[in-house]
Amino acid sequence: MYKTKQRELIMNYLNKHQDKLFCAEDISLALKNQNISPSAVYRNLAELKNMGKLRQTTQRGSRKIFYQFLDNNNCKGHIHLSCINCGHTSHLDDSAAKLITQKVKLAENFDIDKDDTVIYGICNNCKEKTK
Amino acid sequence: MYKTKQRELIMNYLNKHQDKLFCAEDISLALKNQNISPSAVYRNLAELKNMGKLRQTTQRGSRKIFYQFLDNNNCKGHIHLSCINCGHTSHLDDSAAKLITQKVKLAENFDIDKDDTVIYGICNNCKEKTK
DNA sequence: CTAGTTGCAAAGAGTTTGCATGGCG
DNA sequence: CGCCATGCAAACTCTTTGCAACTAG
Repeated sequence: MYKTKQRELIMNYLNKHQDKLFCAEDISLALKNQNISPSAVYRNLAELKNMGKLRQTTQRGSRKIFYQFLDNNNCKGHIHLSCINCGHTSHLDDSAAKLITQKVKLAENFDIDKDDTVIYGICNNCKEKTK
Repeated sequence: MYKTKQRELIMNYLNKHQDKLFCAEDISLALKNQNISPSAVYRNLAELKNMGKLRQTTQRGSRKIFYQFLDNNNCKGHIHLSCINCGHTSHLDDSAAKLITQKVKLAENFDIDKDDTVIYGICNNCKEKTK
């Protein structure tokens, strides 16, 4: 894996947006004055996903593919909370997750897949702002 | 709203698949010998969604738009459980939902949007089958 | 009769891919 | 120099739309 200017710019973007969902277009727009081609963005995202460094997801009402940067903070085994207002995405506290999976199993005999599940709503920050 | 042959076939499909997520292609395939055009399918689905009879959603790893038929059983205000194996989708029991929203609010000060949230995992039925 | 629906084909949005060029090591 | 990555444009997938023909009421 060569170190190219484009790759560095993308990694730089990812490091700055650890806790947000983003799509290919977000990166292209953010880096448009550095002129990166769309294909470079798509190819790098695909590669990072295969390496396990990105989690791929979708967003209601959009046809775009969204990603979340995983970096060192291991997202495996975590339920995610994603704000429908600002896009901020974080791990649900482990003990809360445990309680939820137990409750759903008890109520419906349904085994939650934590990696696939994203809970949508309004985050702490956005609630503060609209006060 | 006229009663056309195509509309009836689609409604018929929906009534038979109350508890599953489906996409436009699923309907086209199911009705391909009745030759319905893709545009009729897309237009009817869009119309039903606007009337509030379909819930629109996405599925991990697919770029297609998925729907769930709401019929009489009102889905508003319900968290959904969707099986990643068979596609079966149901309401989460109210008391479990209440407990979850309370717990997440307490743990993270995050207000769950029940209509947007779909919990993925393995349903009761599929667990029985693999036994 | 006339307004809503359909089918077709073309246009869109978002993503992927083939191929020649160019830059990293 | 060899290989990988890039840029461009074409291809692809899924969905939407314009328009003329059709059909339910």
